[in-house]
Amino acid sequence: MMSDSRVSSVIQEWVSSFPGQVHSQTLNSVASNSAASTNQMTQMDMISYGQSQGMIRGGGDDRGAEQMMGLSYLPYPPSCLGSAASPVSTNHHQSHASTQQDFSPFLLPTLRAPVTKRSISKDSAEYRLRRERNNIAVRKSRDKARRRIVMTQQRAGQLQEENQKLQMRIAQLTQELDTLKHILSQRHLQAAEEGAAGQSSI
Amino acid sequence: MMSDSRVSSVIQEWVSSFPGQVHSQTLNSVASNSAASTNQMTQMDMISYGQSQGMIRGGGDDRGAEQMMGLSYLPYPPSCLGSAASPVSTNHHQSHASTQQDFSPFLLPTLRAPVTKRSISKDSAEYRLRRERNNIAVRKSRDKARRRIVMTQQRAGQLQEENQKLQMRIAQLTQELDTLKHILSQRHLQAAEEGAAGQSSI
DNA sequence: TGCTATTGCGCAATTC
DNA sequence: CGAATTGCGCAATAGC
Repeated sequence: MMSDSRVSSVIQEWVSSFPGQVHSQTLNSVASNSAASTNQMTQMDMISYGQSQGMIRGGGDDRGAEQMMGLSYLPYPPSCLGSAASPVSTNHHQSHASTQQDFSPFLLPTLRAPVTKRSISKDSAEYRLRRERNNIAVRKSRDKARRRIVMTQQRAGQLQEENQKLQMRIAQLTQELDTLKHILSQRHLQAAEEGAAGQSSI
Repeated sequence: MMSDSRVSSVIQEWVSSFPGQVHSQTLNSVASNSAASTNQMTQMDMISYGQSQGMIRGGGDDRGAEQMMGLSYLPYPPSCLGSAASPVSTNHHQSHASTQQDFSPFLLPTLRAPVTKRSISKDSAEYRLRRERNNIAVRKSRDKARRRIVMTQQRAGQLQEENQKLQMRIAQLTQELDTLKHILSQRHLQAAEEGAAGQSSI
């Protein structure tokens, strides 16, 4: 009884901490990657690639390319699986590639067209404002995720604990039941004997 | 019985997927942040700040400073809490920072001393090799973490399911027990009556 | 339409 | 030394 209320409060929190959940994780990686292959190029064209300092950061820009390939999130894309096949998803890091670069035909359409589409200029105060806001949101979101994980673990732990108690209770009840059944069967025998005795005495 | 074996197999996996676990998450953020404040400076000195293309990426380098402050992982460090205090964690991106920046006294000691401690040259093939390896490790690790989370959720779900079954079993046993008790009490009464009848008839 | 929330990713620091 | 973890910022995008 006590433990019930204790557990339920935590579970309450736990339950409330899963809003949409399912759709993003799994579906995203697939859906958005197939969808991205159509849109991304335009996105790519209109962002960066012709920035003030040109090719700032090795991380961001090329990752766009990776992601576009739709294979980037495989656990061990390139060097881990030996050196066989899969020319895909290995073409990140133009920074390093500045020396030897493979302009895969997939990337070409995005690499040209340095259209002055007014990229959001990474020096722009507005850009920094957005970034900072997003960084805050990211921290918040991750914090939330961490708390969620902890709560799930707690929930699991408590459920396990509760489970053991329930199992013990079941064992107890079963035992009790056996005892009563035994007693009852004794009564039955007793009654039968008495009945028999009574009949024979008549 | 069936469900037991089914559950336990999953739980097996689940259990085995938590190696050290606790120490890293919570303790790290504290321990390493306090520890970092001593070491980080040297680290900072020996990395970047004067790279070939000067300040490539806004992300990596300055973040060192943030982290050093030991406050970066607070959910809402700067702008979120109004505009009061906490000059921390907003001072990344020297590029933009060139305009308005508060060089908090905490940061000064790290900002100076641009000693030429032989940074590992981001163009170095060895650097790229290291990075690529680490990136692979990171993907692997995160994949693992994701799987771990899923398993914890499954474990919790199955435990809950099992819990309900156990509770129902308990209800059933209790019911059964009550029935037997009732029967027994009836027998008792019956026996008592019979006994009384017997005595009175003598 | 614009902003926040999520998510995958790479980087660097640290741990193991 | 090298792999594993972890916090963080970036960019894409889902969601409202």
